[in-house]
Amino acid sequence: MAALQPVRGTHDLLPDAARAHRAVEARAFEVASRFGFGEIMTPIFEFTEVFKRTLGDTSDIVTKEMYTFEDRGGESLTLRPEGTAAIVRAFISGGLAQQVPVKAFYRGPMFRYERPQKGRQRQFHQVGIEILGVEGPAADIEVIACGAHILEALGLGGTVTVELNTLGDVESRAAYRETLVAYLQGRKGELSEDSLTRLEKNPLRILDSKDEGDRAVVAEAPILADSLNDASRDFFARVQEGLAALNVPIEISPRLVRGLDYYTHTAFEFTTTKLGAQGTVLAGGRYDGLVKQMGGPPTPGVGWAAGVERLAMLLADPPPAPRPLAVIPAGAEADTLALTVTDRLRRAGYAVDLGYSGNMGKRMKRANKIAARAAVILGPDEIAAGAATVRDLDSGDQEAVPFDALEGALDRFR
RNA sequence: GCGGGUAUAGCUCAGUUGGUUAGAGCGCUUGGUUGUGGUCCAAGAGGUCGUCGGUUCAAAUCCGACUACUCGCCCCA
Repeated sequence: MAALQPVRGTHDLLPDAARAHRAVEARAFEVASRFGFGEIMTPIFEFTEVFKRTLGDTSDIVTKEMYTFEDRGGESLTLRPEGTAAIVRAFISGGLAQQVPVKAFYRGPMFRYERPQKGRQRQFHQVGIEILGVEGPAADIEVIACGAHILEALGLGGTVTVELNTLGDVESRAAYRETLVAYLQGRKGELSEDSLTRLEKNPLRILDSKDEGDRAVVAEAPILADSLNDASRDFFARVQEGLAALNVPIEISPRLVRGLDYYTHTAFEFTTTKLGAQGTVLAGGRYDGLVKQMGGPPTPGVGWAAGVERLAMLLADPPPAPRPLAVIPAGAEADTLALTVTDRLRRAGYAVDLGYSGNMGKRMKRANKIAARAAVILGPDEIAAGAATVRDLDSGDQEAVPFDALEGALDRFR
């Protein structure tokens, strides 16, 4: 067991797991398509600068979690740690500013050098959506509603809570930050070590702290809502009204803040209690300054990303493998016939298994093991009669079906 | 990056105070059944006890380091 292991924090997806994984992606894309999102596929690596500029120099992702390397030309490249930066880069490189609003869906692997835990890997997969170029709250509403639909489609409707907050526009956020820092400076002595670092790097994060001492300090801290200007307050109210009209149940969570620097206004998180410390299953927000910050035309944006592995773990009933037909030759004379019958049925759209060896008993066992719906038995008797014996493997009933009528007669086993 | 726990067959797990050839269930292979699967019965294959080192007459068992997994922190999907 020791010798040949996958790289730490990476995992193989064997057929059952792969099917669950693909099911999550497929459901997500299907629902997003109904909302009008089109898929954008970007490379899994970018110039390191792309992530440094978008995520902010102080974020943990940039300072300690990126897989960064030099290629042979001496360029610094980085395996993408998240999806938004690449989508925004593609938006700028591809001149999509001419076509706003742009509604993008993406999926695929992301890479972060972290200590693995349940629901946290070094290579993991996300699906995500972004709307670029819409200033009003209609986009926030649509994006959150889409996330809720997807989780519903996955059968997770009842198990996930939607937490919502606003960070306000740039002005409000800056004002609050100042008020908060002033307050926290006064009670510095009571803060945890982690929070003292946060005070320098990302003071809003302290609101989110799990440390008991921090929580006591935070409980008496000034509230962000009080620092909102009228425009921000109005924006937030309209987001809430829209979601209420759509019956998306939300919890206002005044201490919800997002880690990455580029967020403004709406912030949200879909969480479950079933995954331990990694309960966030889908999260995002609005990032009005990002496109401009990356060198594109000023363009507002809003979106989210969801963790495919986390969602797959929650799937109540993982998708079953498809049930095939089993073609079973009895005796060597039937081999060629079995081959051609199998081929015909496959061309007609059936999933068909034709074993490679073994007598009839063994082949029946295999048919049973792969959960075949029916066995199509071909032997000397069948060849003589010009009709296959078709056995329903659930009921055990058998009937004779003329060779040339097989395609139509097997429809109920499809 | 920090702190705790765990590591025995493909999987889930037993294994006494250190003692001879390390077990069970499931799964797998074969046979009972050379034209009929599931159930049942029987037999069989499969283990350098995570790796390396130490203590001991003797280590799966005690000690150390490493590796992986896992829980929490940080951070985040």
